[in-house]
Amino acid sequence: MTILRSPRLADGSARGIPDATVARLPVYLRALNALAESGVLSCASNELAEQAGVNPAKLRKDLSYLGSYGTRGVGYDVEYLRYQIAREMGQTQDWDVVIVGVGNLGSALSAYQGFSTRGIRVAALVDSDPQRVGAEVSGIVVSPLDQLGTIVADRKISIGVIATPGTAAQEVADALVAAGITSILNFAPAIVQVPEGVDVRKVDLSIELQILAYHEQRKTSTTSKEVTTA
Amino acid sequence: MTILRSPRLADGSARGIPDATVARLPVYLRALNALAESGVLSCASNELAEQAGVNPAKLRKDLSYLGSYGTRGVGYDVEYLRYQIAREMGQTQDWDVVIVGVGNLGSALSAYQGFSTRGIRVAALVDSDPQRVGAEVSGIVVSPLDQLGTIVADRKISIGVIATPGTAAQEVADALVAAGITSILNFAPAIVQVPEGVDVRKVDLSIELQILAYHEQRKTSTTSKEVTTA
DNA sequence: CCATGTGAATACTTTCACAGCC
DNA sequence: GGCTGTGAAAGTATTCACATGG
Repeated sequence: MTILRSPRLADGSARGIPDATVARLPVYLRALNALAESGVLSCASNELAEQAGVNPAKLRKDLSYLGSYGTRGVGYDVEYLRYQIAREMGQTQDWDVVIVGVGNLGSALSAYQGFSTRGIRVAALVDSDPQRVGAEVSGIVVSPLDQLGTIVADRKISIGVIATPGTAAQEVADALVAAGITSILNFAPAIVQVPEGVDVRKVDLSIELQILAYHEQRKTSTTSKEVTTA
Repeated sequence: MTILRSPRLADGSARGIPDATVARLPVYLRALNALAESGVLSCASNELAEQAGVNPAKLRKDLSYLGSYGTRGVGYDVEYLRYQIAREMGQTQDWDVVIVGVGNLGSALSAYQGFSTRGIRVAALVDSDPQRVGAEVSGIVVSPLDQLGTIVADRKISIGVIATPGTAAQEVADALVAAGITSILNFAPAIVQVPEGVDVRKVDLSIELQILAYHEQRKTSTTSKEVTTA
């Protein structure tokens, strides 16, 4: 019987890290970078967990999926752990992304300062609007949508960002997939269908606020219903 | 013993919806709105689930936390279900938000078209930079940070958005809390500490891309390691 | 009949608590 | 002594599969 599951392989190597852990590793990385900049050489799980906003046990469990990079009774070497996580996350190389849609959000993303230090490089901007094509945004010339295939192939881009209105999202996703993109970050307020093997993550600005509004409503109205058991 | 837990109360009423469900209700709402606009009056869980990008069982389980709003053998009345979810999410009223930080991202957010139809209204813009104060962005005059308390109180704002650089995030969070804000959406690449009772959600653009890069790396390198059991 | 609503089963995540090692 | 690494326990979330009722 042949399986290709994830958590921990027969040879003992730490393959297949749980999704929840993968989502937190970049947070740890950021915290470690901050510590390194402050000149801190070593830290305990408590301190790092505090910086990252998680509880220490969770941090240690997360790190344990990568290997044993700490020292018992001491803690973690900041620089060493930083490197190990960066390597696991594929951050030893830079990742080029193409942003489709150069409206307010697309422009803001292309100007975003936070990417470069996280191994992300905005390599190309694309828009379907002829009015925007040829314009320079954050030092990058906007290309027409029909050149997506060429751009992706030439620059070996594997990650695409959808920053269009919701109505265009599926069409853009199809174009990205056709161009050979296998990972998509979707900011458009729409669910896109993609073939097997293509990853999609969704960031929905309205939804985040709606979730907060829900909790806000519960705070103010019911002011936490109390129940007395037995 | 007094508890104030969430999932299902002693009286049987459906209070305390699981977090994962709350996060999906806005997606269902959007799908229902789209169906309603297309003139669809009724739909089965299969169709709605497809629109929302989830599996039908999950959809039905999610809806079951709100009550029994479907009809066996038939499906759901689009308009009725839409209203029930909207009510549960607190979307019968509009929620005013204040955005702190009117850089690229803050400007993009204030111009975002998707909010108004989701019960979200950008009611105020605030920035600490005197250069930006007084400027008009998306029809709203930018106020100085020290007026936050007045603005929040006057307009009864309960949700704040942090769209500043990471270095300012904690300071802004403190100011929001001091002003009486109890729900924060944090776009800054930093973890902010807030007192008990204040909700924080975090959207981190770099992290989303880093997660995609991780999966991308795994696709191209190992191309799914196989293990043969027994 | 047919699709909902839901217990029960499974899978995943978090937390606890302590053995193991420096 | 102190902090990591980790089994085991507890808590959530997802999926299955079918009884239920329009």
